[in-house]
Amino acid sequence: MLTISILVNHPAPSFVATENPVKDNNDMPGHLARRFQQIAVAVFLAEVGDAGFDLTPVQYAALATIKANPGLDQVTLAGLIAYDRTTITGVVDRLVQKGLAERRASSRDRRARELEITDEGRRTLRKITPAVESAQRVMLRGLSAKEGEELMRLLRKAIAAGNELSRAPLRDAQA
Amino acid sequence: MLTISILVNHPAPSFVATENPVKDNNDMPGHLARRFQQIAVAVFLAEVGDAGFDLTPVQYAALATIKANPGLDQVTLAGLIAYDRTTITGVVDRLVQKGLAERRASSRDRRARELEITDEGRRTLRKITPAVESAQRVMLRGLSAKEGEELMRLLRKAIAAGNELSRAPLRDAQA
DNA sequence: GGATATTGATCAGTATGCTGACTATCAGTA
DNA sequence: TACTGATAGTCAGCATACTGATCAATATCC
Repeated sequence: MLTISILVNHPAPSFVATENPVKDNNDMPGHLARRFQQIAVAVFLAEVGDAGFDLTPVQYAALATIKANPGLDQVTLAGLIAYDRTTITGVVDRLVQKGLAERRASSRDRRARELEITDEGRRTLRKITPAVESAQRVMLRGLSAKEGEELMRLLRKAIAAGNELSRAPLRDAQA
Repeated sequence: MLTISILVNHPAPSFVATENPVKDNNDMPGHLARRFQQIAVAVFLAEVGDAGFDLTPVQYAALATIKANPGLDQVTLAGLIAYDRTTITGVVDRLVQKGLAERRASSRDRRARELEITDEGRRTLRKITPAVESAQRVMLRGLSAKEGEELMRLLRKAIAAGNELSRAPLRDAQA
């Protein structure tokens, strides 16, 4: 009786399981990694967008790394931020297209391209920094300062141990 | 003198910055999130692939959730695992194409599709579970059991606080 | 009961990420 | 020096993710 009346008023949560036959998502580090990343990207884009800029987290990291290492080639850039080398092509394409970076043929190695930040890129980086830093705070807003530090420490440790497990491990600039 | 000889013997790390003008990547939770996610996906695919299956983390989570909630619609599925509703279309497409799930028109709401796992899907889930669990261990292999627990706790806490900040927040099955 | 708002699903377009292949070039060696 | 292997960059193809739009169907409100 009661059940029937509930079904009429709140049409059928009948498919909702009360128990999970598999481990709960919240106990799976892989799922938590995906969720946190998803939120981190959304927060970054929102903060940076609010500041009036159109730059993705990936493009930001690439641009900042080009600025810090003028003249580096694309493989080195990829290694410094752990991007796949096939991904970096498109990212640099877009930075160049936006006028934030330049891609020149290398004089030392005709296979390689030397990357350089433009004045416009430098200006953008400078003006965007507060939004980027704000984003980092927002994505940790549920944690105390101490917890945020601990989260970063554990992530760093797990990442270091797993560095070689992805196709695009972090690499030093120097071989 | 020493500097010069080093430069001669190890040709030109000239573009490598000694100091970073921006915050180091390793202090950016967004960067760490991306790296950890990258490793987590690679580990999942490797473990599951070694076990002889061709299923992505996303497809696995969707399939497990369909099994746990037979007959659910795509929006509910998306909410339960925090996927964007435009993403779920393609994911379900591939599960259906692989014969692991079925998509039927709903009788209660002609806009909606009811999702069901197939016997093949059930078999796959059962056989794949050890590899999935192994993957979760591997991606935390740099951490002690206690540290792994703490990492998950902090991720859960940060995610809960940021849930509404992404386009695809986690939702209960029941509105 | 009819206008209005909302919702489920899909689509086009863009941006990561990856696999695997390919070209051009470079480096080391027999 | 010719051969071999490695390397820098790119491409095609596939799978997430997202923005913003559209269509059909349902809910809601007056």
